Amino acid sequence: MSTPGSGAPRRATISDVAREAGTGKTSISRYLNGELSVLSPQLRARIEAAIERLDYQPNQMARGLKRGRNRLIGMLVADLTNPYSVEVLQGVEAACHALGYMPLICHAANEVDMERRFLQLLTTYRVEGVIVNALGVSEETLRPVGDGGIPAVLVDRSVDGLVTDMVGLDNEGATTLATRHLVERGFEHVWFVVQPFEHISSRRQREAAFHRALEQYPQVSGRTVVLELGDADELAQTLSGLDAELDAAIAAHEQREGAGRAPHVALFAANGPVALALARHLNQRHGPDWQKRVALLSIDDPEWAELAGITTIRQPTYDIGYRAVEFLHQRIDGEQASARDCLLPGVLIERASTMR
Amino acid sequence: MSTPGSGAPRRATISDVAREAGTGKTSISRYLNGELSVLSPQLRARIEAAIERLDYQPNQMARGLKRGRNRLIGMLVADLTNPYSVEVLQGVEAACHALGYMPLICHAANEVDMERRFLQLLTTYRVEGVIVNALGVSEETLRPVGDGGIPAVLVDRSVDGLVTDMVGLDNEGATTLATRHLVERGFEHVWFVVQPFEHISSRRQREAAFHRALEQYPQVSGRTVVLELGDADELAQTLSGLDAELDAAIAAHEQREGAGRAPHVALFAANGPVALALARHLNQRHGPDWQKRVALLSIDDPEWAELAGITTIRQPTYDIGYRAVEFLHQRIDGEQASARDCLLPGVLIERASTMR
DNA sequence: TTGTATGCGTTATCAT
DNA sequence: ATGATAACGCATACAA
Repeated sequence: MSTPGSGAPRRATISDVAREAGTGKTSISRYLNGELSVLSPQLRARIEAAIERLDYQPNQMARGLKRGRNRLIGMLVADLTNPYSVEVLQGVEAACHALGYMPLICHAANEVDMERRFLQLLTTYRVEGVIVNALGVSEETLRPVGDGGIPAVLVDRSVDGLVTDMVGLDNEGATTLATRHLVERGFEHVWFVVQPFEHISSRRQREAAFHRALEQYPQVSGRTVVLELGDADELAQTLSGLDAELDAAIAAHEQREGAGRAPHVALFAANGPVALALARHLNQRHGPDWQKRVALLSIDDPEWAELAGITTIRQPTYDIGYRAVEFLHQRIDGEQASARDCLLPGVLIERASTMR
Repeated sequence: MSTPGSGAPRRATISDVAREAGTGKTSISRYLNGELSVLSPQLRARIEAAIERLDYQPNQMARGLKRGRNRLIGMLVADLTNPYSVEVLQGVEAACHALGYMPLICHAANEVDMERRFLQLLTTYRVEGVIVNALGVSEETLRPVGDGGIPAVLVDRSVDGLVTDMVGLDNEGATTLATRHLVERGFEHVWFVVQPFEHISSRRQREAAFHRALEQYPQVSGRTVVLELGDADELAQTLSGLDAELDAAIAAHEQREGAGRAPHVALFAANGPVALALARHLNQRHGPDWQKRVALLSIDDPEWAELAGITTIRQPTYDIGYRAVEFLHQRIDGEQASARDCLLPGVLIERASTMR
């Protein structure tokens, strides 16, 4: 019976290879770094053989220490539970692959201490840059990063007081697109549902854009509902209240107009997690036919959205991640331009929820 | 206007701190490693001040190089798109935090080359161990790992020819539990739907356990349906075929028994992604009332399951991740026991789908 | 074309 | 109690 243990019998080093090949470490190093033109064919062959025999693999840590850069970049994700984050990650990974970086993925799991801890950790590992999907509670946490610290690119949201590149959704455009869609489909009431703003810029922007967009349509009434997803009790309570108001609105409407065939109020979820919370609640309360009472539209297009048939604004998540790495790469390369914002457009996916 | 650049003005090193504090590097090192008892109070104070002034943070790479261990472990995830993986990850992260490791998360995105590449990368970064949720195409890919290589723990599935610890769901128990549930609820036909087995042990085990469990209930007929999720065309085709057979089964049943109030055939999805594919298809084909035609049960309990009202077997994902790190930690510490399997039980969550 | 020597930032060994 | 000094594994300036 075999016993897997820490049986790692010390990996071969460059010196070992040099000895095995009967040469100096320099030649090995040259071989590793592709300076082939400067090596005689026979030496090169001996080196190759030695590497093969010893199963040698250069130690990246040592390399990084020596050359002063380790090709590591940190990717700090606020919440991997959110499909949005995973999609962005895919773009990040692809770009890292293309540009020769290795991404260190850190997951803050919505905990501020985790965010701080990982940021700290990443700097002690001397990553060359970080991509941060920040909790954004305060710029204090992010001090080691950005201006004067290690290069950073923010994703999805900016942080007050932090001067860095940032790439994310064009919130203004996306929100306007969605709002106009709802108005055109004839909804008379639109309720914008969003998590507590805290310092998360994208939430603020979307909410502001929503009301700005509605100003053009005085016949439609809009309001904001804040939903705290973290606290189950508070969530349930808020949702109950919301439901009651919905009842009232529907009753009033039917009294005036008679029972309509389609809902006249729409819920506009600021992001996927909010939409899921709403859908779960409505489904539980009113059964699978809840969409006959109220329509649901969401920014973010998680996989279940198609199943549920809700209309969404899909974000260019992959591109967001990819661009973020490109920006970071430029900074690492010494680019000195002032902080840039890269806003990418969302696309509307219309589903049964808002079809009349 | 501020310009975030690679303005990182070279971080302070231990020598800088020594000079600033007017002492030798050794004392700084001692301070950093908590050998406080051996430092005079005044020297200690000077060191603290110097560190503060220079904002010094020890370079983990250099430390790792010197001591021969860097507290890094790799976590190779097959598919982050699968909520199962993210949940396992949470457990891994928690355990790493508790045990003082930093997890390097790598995402193979279901690509075998990625898996190989990341494994290679992890070894060159000299991680002390790896947790692998393998694609498992062949043990060849995983050669650098496990027996003789760096310590490894497999998650969810084992790989033929690879001798390592492994932790995952008790597939036998979970599948039996689910099967018995369906039988007790009176279903007469149960179709087990699973992705192509390839080398993924958990899929095989679940399928085998399903048929084994059904042997005890001769009145119920069971069969296996293989669903290739990767190829959209093939998927659509298979699903159409499945749907036609479903029609036939329902028609035959109604002819014998008259139109029933509840479905008499149940689909048993081997995991969450399969369940989602099935639900999407059925929903698209038959509308939100599809559950009146056929019941759906799934191993894995993704968030949308409650929304859709399908019965599931929830895996102890967090524990799986946590235990994996504990195992790895023991191996890293030199534990030599022979390869262990840790099988954790799943729990049945009954929802509308299978209630009569 | 090839090898020697030095140093990256840290810890460990040995003095003092 | 404190401090020189030699490694760790590698890359590079320089010498041969």
